[in-house]
Amino acid sequence: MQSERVASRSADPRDSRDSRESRSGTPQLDAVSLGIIEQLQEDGRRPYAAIGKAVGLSEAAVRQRVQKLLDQGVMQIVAVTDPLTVGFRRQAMVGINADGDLEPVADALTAMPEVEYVVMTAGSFDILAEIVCEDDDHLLDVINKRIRILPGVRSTESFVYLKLKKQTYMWGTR
Amino acid sequence: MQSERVASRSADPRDSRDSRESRSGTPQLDAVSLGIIEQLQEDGRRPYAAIGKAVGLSEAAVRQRVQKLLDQGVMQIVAVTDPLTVGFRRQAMVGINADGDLEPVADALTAMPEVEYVVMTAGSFDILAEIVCEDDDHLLDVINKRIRILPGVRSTESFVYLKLKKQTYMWGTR
DNA sequence: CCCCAGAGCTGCGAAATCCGCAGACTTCGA
DNA sequence: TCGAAGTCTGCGGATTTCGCAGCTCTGGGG
Repeated sequence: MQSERVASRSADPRDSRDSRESRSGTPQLDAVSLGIIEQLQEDGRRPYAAIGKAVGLSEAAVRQRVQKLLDQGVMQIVAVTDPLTVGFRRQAMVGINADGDLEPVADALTAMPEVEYVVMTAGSFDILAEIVCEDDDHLLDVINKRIRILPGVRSTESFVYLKLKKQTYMWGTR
Repeated sequence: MQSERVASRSADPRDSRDSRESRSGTPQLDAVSLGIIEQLQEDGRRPYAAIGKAVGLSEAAVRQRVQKLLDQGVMQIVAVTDPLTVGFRRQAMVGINADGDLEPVADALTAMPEVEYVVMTAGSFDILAEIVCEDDDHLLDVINKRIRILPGVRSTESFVYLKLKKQTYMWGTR
């Protein structure tokens, strides 16, 4: 990868090659793949031909790229909902502090179905985890009986959701 | 094949009517619609016929239900990615405390493109906001020049993301 | 009690989309 | 220089989507 030069001009597919790997192992995306992702962020069911027209590629090429992005795990095409409308009445963000290696704690959280989101952070919490539950009892149970007893966990602080104001999936679309 | 009568026991569409409204104005979902959502949470591009086979409905009926769910805003079908792989290198959760009515603050946050997620909470923060930025400068700018100057905002605390461990969209699928 | 309007489902052709594949081009390294 | 790998395009055939007409059930008026 001697010539870095991501997008020398704009949308010529030949200019912007895909599939180089950064040192973290995550694939480097070119402008065209980014464009495809943007299209699918607006509408996950948009036909390949329409996407192709938007990014300047044939239908088949778009299809191949999308399949590759899905296989690589770069993106996923899914239905998302407001949990409240599908019967989950209690949500909370939980800040966690722990001793020693955080990875096992994070992994344990990741394994819990009620945990929707796990991120390791810098700041006064080591880990933030978002929890989706059916009711208060369920939430209490998860926090007290499943999270606080994890080895290494020193303390937790909960932020119960009162109102979800915004939830977007428009990364790269601005 | 007129005597299809797929599953007379549990999944008969007539048993579980849709479109009742709870007092909050959010539509009440029945078991069949929930099933459709689950199918689309596994694969947002799954064909209507396959979904129909899974939930016991014709292709056309699934199509109508999906369209209605989208129109009502109950769900959206979109591509989701890890922001890090699409060029946003800095993310943070910001806890905010404010005086007086929180709605205007939340609305102002909602209007910012860098803000991905806004939720009003109970606990030691009034509002949690997730921010997606391209780099540290950008992040600093958003927090200091755009958030902290909002009228009413008393203090903020930032949690810079080090590693995203989990991110699912499987509500209702467990 | 009858009738009508509304909601939802089914079935069915026509149109559009998806899919697999072969051929061509480019890059990269032996 | 040649071959392997990676992509793109174009093209039929298989699938899927789409729009519509018809049917059933429900819930009011009159």
